[in-house]
Amino acid sequence: MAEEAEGGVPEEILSLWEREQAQLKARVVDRDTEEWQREPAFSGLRRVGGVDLSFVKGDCARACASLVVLSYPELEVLYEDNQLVSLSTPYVPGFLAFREVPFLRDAMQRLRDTKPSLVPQAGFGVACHLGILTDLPCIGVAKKLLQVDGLENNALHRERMQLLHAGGDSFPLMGESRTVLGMALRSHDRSTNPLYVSVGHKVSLQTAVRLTHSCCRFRIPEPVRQADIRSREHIRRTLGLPAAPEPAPKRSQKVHPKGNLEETLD
DNA sequence: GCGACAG
DNA sequence: ATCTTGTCGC
Repeated sequence: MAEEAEGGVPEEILSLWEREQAQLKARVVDRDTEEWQREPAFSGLRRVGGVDLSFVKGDCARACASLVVLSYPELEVLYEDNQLVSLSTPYVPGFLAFREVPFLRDAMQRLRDTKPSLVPQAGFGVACHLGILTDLPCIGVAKKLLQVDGLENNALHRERMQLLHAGGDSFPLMGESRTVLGMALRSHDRSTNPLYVSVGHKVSLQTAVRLTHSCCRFRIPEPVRQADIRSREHIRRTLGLPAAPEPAPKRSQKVHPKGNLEETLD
């Protein structure tokens, strides 16, 4: 039988993925390709997309894949597509896209088929993989540092985090290969934990960071946050479980209604 | 002493 | 990813 090294994935599949990744990497465009990306306030940008998968509690295979499209700069949901899917591939660090991207690509295709006018001009929530497959500008967004190419959440890293004082502050993630793999970004004034913005497709890292910041009402960029919320909600409604947890009317601090746009537009 | 590693 | 309440701070 085939030996299984990573997460129960046969070596044969793993080497297939490695080759596929190398081919995709060669096709990545890591610079700005759209006019609006050069604009100080991204004028011309009207729609941003977000993707996410939420998983069924006791199930390692079933999940809900969600694609949402938000208006920009209002960040209001214009479109959502939630699809219950069955995952065939286990999670392997470094190969996340092979597990999740097929369903997101399908969702994007459904959008192109049914409502082409709502196709987003930029996508959040996955790195370059989906960008290559859809030919759309995409940005990678993670809540935790992917420890690869020598990147480590060590003392030095945490020290640099301390130096991020205001929303929009960032520092580069330099791998051992002397390649900048992404940026740690303080996405909001009231958020200590940085966001990890990785090199995507058809957008420069600098623009990716600026755009991500401008889409953050909270720590997580609104497109991804809405995809996350709506994918979980879809699971709850579909596989009906306990009643909807009514969010107690907590006192809400004075939050800027439209994220960090003020700073961006200043 | 355990386990560290995007989701 | 998911299991989970209250609690601290603005």
